[in-house]
Amino acid sequence: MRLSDPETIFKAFGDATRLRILALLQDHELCVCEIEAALSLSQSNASRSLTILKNAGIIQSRKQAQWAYCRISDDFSSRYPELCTALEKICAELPSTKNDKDSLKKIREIQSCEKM
Amino acid sequence: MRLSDPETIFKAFGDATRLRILALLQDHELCVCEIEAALSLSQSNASRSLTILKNAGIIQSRKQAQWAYCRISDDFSSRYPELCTALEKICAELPSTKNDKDSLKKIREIQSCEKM
DNA sequence: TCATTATATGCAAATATGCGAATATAATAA
DNA sequence: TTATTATATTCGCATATTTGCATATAATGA
Repeated sequence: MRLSDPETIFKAFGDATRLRILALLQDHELCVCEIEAALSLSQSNASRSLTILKNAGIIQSRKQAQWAYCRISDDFSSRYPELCTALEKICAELPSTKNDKDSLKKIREIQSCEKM
Repeated sequence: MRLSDPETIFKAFGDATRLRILALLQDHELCVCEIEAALSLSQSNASRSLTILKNAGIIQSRKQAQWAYCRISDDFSSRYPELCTALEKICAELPSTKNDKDSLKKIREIQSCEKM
């Protein structure tokens, strides 16, 4: 998905769920189902939130078998490196991030998508 | 106004009018009426857009006589320096910025608030 | 005092957004 | 093929946001 204008990018950032998703994606490429589980999101909410980030060009996804893996997009980080850095720091400092990362870690210990 | 959380700040950025205002405020402290005139905003739209930026803690204002002067807030730039830098660059690159700054320049040549 | 100017705000209509529930699609496995 | 799993999308509702218009407030100056 083509990188959007700043207004759209900021609008995509302006939501707690989407910021939590971006916080998890700072470290790893992640499968949709891992994000959904780690953040306790409904399936439709997870998918829709990711679609908004994807449409804004902030994340990119690749499909492998039945799984979709998402990560911060190369277009975004190369076009807006300063914003990307700012976002990284902001995400790290979100009150929700510590717990969310712990949840993610547990989920990945028990089961990874590839083994499901 | 107290600096808000990142979600609120990004939400405030997620609007074309507010980004245009921030683009003008990168260079100068400005009077509300200058912003209104330079961007051809309705009075209520200018006032309300500034209120949203103010409530998010992104800008601060001081009242002098009948005029209100706004600028990027110290709280914002010291708490989120990277974001502040990213914003500065993004604002400079907005397609609207060149014209808006020209308009502002003309307005300030003809009349400054202090002389009105 | 009253008139003027700058700014803020209440209200209402239009529009946008967020989210669950249901449904659709796509890939895999049996 | 059918069943299952992962993901995406559509629908509908509740809520939030945007914006103009009208009005209110506040400062100034005559």
